[in-house]
Amino acid sequence: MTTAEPRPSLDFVRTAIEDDLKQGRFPGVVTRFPPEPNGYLHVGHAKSICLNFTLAAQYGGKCHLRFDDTNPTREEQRYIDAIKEDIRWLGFNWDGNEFYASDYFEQLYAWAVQLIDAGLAYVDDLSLEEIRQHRGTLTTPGRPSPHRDRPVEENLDLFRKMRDGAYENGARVLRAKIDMASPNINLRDPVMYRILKAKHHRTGETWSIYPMYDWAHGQSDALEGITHSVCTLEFEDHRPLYDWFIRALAIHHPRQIEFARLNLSHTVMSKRKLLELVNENHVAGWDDPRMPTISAMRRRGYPPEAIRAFAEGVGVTKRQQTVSIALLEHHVREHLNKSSPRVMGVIKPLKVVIENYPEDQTDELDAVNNPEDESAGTRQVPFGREIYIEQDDFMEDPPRKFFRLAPGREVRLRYAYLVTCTDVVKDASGNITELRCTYDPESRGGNAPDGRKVKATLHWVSAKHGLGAEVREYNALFTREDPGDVPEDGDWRESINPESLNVVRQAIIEPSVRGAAPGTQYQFERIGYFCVDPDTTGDTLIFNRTVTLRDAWANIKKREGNA
RNA sequence: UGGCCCGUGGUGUAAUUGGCAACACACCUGGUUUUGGUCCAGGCAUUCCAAGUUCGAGUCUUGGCGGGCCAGCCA
Repeated sequence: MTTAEPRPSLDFVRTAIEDDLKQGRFPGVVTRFPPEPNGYLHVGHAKSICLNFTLAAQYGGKCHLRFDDTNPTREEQRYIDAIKEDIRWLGFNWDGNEFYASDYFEQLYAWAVQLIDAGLAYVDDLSLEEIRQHRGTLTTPGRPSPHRDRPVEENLDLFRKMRDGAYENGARVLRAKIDMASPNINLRDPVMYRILKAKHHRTGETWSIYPMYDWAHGQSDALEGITHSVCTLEFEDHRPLYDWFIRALAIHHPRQIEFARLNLSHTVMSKRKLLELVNENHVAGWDDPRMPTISAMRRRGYPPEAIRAFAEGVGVTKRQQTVSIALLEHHVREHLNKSSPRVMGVIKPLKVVIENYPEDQTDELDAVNNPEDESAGTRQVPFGREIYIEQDDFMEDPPRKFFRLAPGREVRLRYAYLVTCTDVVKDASGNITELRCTYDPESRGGNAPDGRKVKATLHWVSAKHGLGAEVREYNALFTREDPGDVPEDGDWRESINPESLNVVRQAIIEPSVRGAAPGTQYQFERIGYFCVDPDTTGDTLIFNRTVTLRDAWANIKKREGNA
């Protein structure tokens, strides 16, 4: 039956594309992802990558990867390599459609000459400061440069010499001749070329002039036969210029469509700020798991599927959006819940001696590897007289809603036995150093023959068999939801979270994880998802906490605490 | 007395030609549970304001108000 299915609604970009296809404006769909290789990709880019690649796939077209490398002073090969790795890891493939704006420099130059010939561009000798002054302000029109009506021949000659390196940096520029009084500042004779005697990572020293973004981007789109040039909102004002250049050249005319960039709560997304975080050592590098970069998320253990689901989930609109980091974490948990094997690990160990358990005895207990995936099977976990449990799982004087271990109380050790706390051992200053318990030998596996119930099940690790590990617990990088929303003349850095990283060196994990390779993911039962960090060397495993499990008890504590 | 864009729960996204404001996250209740996880059930909005058109407005009109972007030889 093909009855009226509630058709999935189209976002405005897809609506525009389908409209174009229907009208016959374009025969198919070709999109592009155009990063500048001057930094690492972040989740905001992931949204754009997912959009452009899925758009192409959805409409049977293709998506190009094009490096917008028009500013040799900031771009580097290492960024190109990192960007490609990130896109591949996210799960997208540009099928050999890898392009560089720098490949079009010669064509761009020829087109610039064409515009000069047509009287639509001129060489300006004004200094940077003079150009700024002539540009006017947001509310007042600009004034024409004295060189605006230079003869075509002179422009041609000067432009040629600019290319030949006859002038110093900043001495002259090539400008489009449009309208110095336009209310859109981008149309007030925008600069097309500047003199930049710098070594380009691909073209070397063959050029001493480089095209500006506005002059390079649309033309690159046209050369590649892009149909839909999807970019972010801040380029909306540039669209009239994009269209002007294309029309002046009478070349293939892609449609530029602008959507709202992604903002994530409790982090920053601007390349400048991310660079500062790295350079000022607020984080350990671009792939520090606290960063919102793709490489950081990979290292932290976020599955690419989760990032893609998130990117699709936030939607495509024109309103400015700040998505809660909680939504990203939701997708991460959703994926990891199904894919991660369970294991027991104690982050902050508290020693427990089971007094009625034989000294040298060891039990091997059956444990389920993943309750969400039966095919994951089971494993054996060793148990002994001395074990560790989580410090947070014991309270000497528990509040009402705490139903874990406490003096005189019985709880279950997961997959093992029911134990009852009989004594609390403290050091000279009153800190709890050890718990004494008794176990019920009849409860092997976790159930008592008499059917009595306990309110809590705790994870644990055998003291004799457990593996020492370092655990890196990550929290939000910023305490403020929008770090950019700084009061007065404050510094955005002031809300950097001093507790964004907490390193625990004395964690103890069950022996089954021995030898796990970097990147291996686990769920530490009742705590969260963790993955082996590449810093791991030799015997000591280093784990990154990818994300915690949802924690109802934490919410209760927070509420009661505030009450 | 510049131009362009945008206003739907705490957050993000929906709502056929105007026709009962839907979904997800978060939060709250309760149920199941050998993870306080997962899962299941339920709760949580007079659509920025005002006036108008209409039997009927989140959708249309007008006027306000609020937010974002733009004055790089950055992208």
